[in-house]
Amino acid sequence: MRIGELSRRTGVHTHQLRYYEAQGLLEADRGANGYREYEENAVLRVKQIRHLLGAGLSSEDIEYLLPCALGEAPELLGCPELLAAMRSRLQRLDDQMAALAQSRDALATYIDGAERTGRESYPPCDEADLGPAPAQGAPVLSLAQASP
DNA sequence: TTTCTTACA
DNA sequence: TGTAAGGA
Repeated sequence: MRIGELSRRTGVHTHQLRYYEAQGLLEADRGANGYREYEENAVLRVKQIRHLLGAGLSSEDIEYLLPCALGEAPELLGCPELLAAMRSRLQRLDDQMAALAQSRDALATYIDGAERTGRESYPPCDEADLGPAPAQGAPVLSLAQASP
């Protein structure tokens, strides 16, 4: 099938499908016209990719573990080494969450204190000095970081 | 019409 | 990720 049909059957935009291919997650043959031709199993493959992305895994991680993926969910069986890598990343995620919670509390305390005094600084501080907010939607986990 | 690549926010 | 240009 071509990319349009795969898009319809998976609910994933063609742009994203090309992106998955560029990331090495999805294979496609090329017809004489240069159009991508997908195998029937690409439908399942795309659904697996969506699920794993939803779990916060990076493209790199997914490329690594897709061969272990079974079914749509997908189940990741028969990969003890993969399981170990994911456990270590889960641990790091917990650590990060703890650190974030600490930062959050400290910040909330500052805000609370500032609001309590009701006074303003002189000269007034520039909001722009705080810099841009961190990008949203960035992968939380990365296998690359897991193996030094 | 559909898909392609490339580029940009 | 989303959107767009310009061709085949």
